[in-house]
Amino acid sequence: MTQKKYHHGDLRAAALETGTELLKSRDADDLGLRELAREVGVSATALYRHFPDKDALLTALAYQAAEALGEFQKQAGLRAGGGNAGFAAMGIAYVDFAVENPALFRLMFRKAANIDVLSGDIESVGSAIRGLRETVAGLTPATLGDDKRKASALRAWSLVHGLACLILDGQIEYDRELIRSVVVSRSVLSS
Amino acid sequence: MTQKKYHHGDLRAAALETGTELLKSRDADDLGLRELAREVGVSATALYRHFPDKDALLTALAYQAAEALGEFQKQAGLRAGGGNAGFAAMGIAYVDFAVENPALFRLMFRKAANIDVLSGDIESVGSAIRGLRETVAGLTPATLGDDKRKASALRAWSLVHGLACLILDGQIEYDRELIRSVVVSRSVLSS
DNA sequence: TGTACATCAGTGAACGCGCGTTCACTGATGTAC
DNA sequence: TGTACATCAGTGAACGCGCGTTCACTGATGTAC
Repeated sequence: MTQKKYHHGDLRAAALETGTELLKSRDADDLGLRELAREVGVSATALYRHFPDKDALLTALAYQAAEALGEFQKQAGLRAGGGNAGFAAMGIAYVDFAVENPALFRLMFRKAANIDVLSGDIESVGSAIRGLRETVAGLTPATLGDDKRKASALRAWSLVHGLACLILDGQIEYDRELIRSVVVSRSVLSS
Repeated sequence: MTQKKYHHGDLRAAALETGTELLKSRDADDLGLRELAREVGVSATALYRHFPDKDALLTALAYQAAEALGEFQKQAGLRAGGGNAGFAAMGIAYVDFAVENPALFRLMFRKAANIDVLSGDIESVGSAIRGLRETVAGLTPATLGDDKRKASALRAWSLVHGLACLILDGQIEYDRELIRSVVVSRSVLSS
């Protein structure tokens, strides 16, 4: 990666941008605060003007990723025109996002507890992580009892999350058609 | 954790045992080779008589965990008496194992590539990771086409894997009944 | 039975490393009068 | 317009840390004759 020339501007934004970029090629565990600063073109200590510590920086990255995932899913759902097709598209988008941003996807869930603490309101992070949950719940047949709806929603989320994780860990190959056939099935909505 | 008194015996086995124990309370990333040696009661360098490097040690731990998961699942399946009930029991066992051994479960999949390389034969590690896959495939209705059977098997695996990961990341609470209701459903076997 | 030798699982000191974080600082920018 | 002062985003040096790994070594055990 080429050295960034940070001159004058929003260092916080630059750090998050560079961090996101670095996480395309390495796991979050292997990302150092000093390394990030070096890459941004700034002293390591400068980052402490914008983040209390490394953990806060990583959490901010995770937060940003969560929002991106939420937006990505939403767009996919809209593009597919809502309904069952939109629902399936959102599931596939979930997997696609994970495949394209493995380190961010993992980091997101590793820091999920922090994020929830940071953002009090429902709109912010929930939009990503809780988005699927709620969308799924909404699409679940209202004729079912509460327990069954809950199980149904959870099943859908687990399904795409499991697919994503297994692909990231190299357990299964990324095969868009296979994923589609797994996600698109009445079983997801049936009880 | 109390300091182990390693006197004379199989240091390799002692290291793996202690490592497994340490991983009950910390993630694999936070487990140092020196720390493990300290805990076993041996010099750090002694471990190099038994493992070429730290990665090999971790891979050995993962390998052992994979075997344990395989055995755990098998027992659960047998106890439930095979068939659909046994199938469900194996799924639940998969989640239970993950919940009880979070760090080992994660490590297993992080090192899965290494393991596959190490063990050429199908029986060893495949017994754990591929076990579910094959069992599921076996239980899948033979009347379906190959593609549908594949998707069905993958769906079952993704389901329990997703459940496990979401619970480990604190996204959903561990609720045995909820898990049962998610895992036990015709949808898993239907297309 | 005794001696010479090889083997090998262990030791402790030392290496270089990059890390997160703290510290006192500088120098540009804005503001009050 | 000019001067005095506060603010604050940045700097570079330094801290202590635990790490993985290498090295030359010791000392017990087993084996050959």
